[in-house]
Amino acid sequence: MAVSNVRPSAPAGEEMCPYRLVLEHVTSRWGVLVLIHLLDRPHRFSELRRAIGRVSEKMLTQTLQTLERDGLVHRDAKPVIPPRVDYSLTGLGREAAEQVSALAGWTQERMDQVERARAAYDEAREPDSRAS
Amino acid sequence: MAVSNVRPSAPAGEEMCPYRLVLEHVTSRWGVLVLIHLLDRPHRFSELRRAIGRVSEKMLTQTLQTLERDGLVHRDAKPVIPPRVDYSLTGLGREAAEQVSALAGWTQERMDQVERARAAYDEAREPDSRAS
DNA sequence: CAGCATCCAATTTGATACTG
DNA sequence: CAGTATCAAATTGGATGCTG
Repeated sequence: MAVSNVRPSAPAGEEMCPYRLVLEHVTSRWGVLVLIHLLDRPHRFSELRRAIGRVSEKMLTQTLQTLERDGLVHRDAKPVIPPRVDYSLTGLGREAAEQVSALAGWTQERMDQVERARAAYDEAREPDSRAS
Repeated sequence: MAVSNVRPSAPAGEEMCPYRLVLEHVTSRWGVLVLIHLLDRPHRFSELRRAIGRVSEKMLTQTLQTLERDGLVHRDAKPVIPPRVDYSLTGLGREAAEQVSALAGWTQERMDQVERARAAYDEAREPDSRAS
């Protein structure tokens, strides 16, 4: 039944540059997080789940499958009982993950600038302060 | 009424590292495209709409407002009739846009690798070919 | 433990109509 | 043209229950 998109609203039936699709997989909410965590080290399914926090297993599975299909993530299922599956980055995936990780890092570094901007933005339209 | 999230499912009420939120704005479907196009040059509202293609004006507006609030996009509304509004990147926005753009570029360059990976992935589970 | 399938609620998205 | 408000449709996301 072919898992396909990780992020919403692919207007079903509409065409779209294929690269935008991959970009969306990579930048998808969970895709970003998965890549970042795998950049650190390989993770088992449940490790990833815990590391990311608040991901339904459904979404994590879907994200992993999409990234695997795109050749960014490697899935290593050991035929043991109980099952053990390790996920890691492929060479391609590492390249993507590094960029995504850099972007995430940048975001964290700039957070205070962003918050200042927000404060200014919000204040500018809530003419509710300066009484009298 | 406070415009806030550009990408779905912020489980309403649940807390989340603030930086992840900004990251999501930046990597959101339309956020990515807006940043990339503005990196090229400032655009008017409708120019952006056409440049991106298939964006409802509602989504574009929302995305722009979110990015503006985060201090990434600058909105310059000229008080003329008919209205003319130019959107451009702020210094902060340019930094973000450059990284996003790099990621997009990378994606395009690697598309064939991705497609090969997909082909392999798909073939591996559609034991429907090799008849005999 | 991993992960698939289904049902269902919560959200997002896009069309449309309307204002300045 | 730019932007807002509203409404219906389409998707996501998550909870469950069930395999191996």
